[in-house]
Amino acid sequence: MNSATTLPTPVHLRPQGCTNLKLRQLMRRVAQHYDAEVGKSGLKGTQYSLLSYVVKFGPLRPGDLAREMKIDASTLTRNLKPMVANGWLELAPGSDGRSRLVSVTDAGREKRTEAQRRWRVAQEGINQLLGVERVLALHALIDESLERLSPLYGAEDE
Amino acid sequence: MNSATTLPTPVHLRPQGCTNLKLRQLMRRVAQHYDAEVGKSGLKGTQYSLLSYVVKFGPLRPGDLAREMKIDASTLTRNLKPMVANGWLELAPGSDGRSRLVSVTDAGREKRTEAQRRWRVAQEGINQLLGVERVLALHALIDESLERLSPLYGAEDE
DNA sequence: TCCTTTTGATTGCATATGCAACAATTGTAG
DNA sequence: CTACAATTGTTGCATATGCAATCAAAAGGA
Repeated sequence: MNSATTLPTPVHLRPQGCTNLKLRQLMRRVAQHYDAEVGKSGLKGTQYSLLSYVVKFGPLRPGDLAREMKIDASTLTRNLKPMVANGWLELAPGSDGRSRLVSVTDAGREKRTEAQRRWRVAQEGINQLLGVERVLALHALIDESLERLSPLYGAEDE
Repeated sequence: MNSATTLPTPVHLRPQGCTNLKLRQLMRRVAQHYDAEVGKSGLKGTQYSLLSYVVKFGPLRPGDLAREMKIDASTLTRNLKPMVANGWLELAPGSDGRSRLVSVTDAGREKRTEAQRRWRVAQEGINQLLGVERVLALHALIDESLERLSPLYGAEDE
């Protein structure tokens, strides 16, 4: 019989280190890798993602885009600025008096195609460096984790 | 015989989606989770990490700290500011005329202890939400990935 | 219709992030 | 000893990030 009513978690089942820290560190390194390649097109990795979302889902409202991208609406508002300033995205008045519509311009579509080539190189570089199986496992794990965390922050369905 | 000299990669071995994007999305969600809890102590998750590093390795030079944390030296310079302003860290002149020494103050040590309790809650929350096995697998994957990416950016040894 | 609530987006504030350029210092070859 | 190189931090610049507060417009209810 144990002195406690609950057994202590076995050591091998207790995660060491901080998930937050580890994720940040890896994210930074990975971002650097992508930026080095995608940057040649004049886009940051984050901007390439944003552009891709609009190409894929646009035209759509900022709020919906933010939810899709899993970023705060206020973050999106700001991230749109350089994209609009560079003529890659457009912000038009929406059907509603309050809402707007984000859409990609022709220049944006072109830029995206160019950047996509760079992205592919970067992605293949990652596949090479980490090994395809590892990348696949990582993606799967991230997807599963996102599913389990998303409901907490207003992402009702998708 | 094939028309090409190299066989195309089988579909099931070709990672779908962007590792960079996925990592960023998960990182943001996870950061929110930690910030919600650790924030109660007045520290951001990132600041808690920084403080922890100095407690563990300090006093040490900014450059060494940055390398250890895998962040850019210039980022560290700025991240130190609020920590010093709040009296949790100190920046003293180093042995060398150019270098400095980062060390934790008594208040910093206290704050760290307090924040550590919050951190533990947050980490256990993650373990619960994702499942311990998943967290363990994620940590392992991240560690392996960092090892394979780190040599590229001047992290000679550790 | 008037009042209240809800919705959609932006702004203020603070921090995080990295590259390139710079400044200050130290080390070194001649 | 001196001109040049390497080391160590910091600033300029641009972007990324989210929370709380705010503003504007639409929707709902009495």
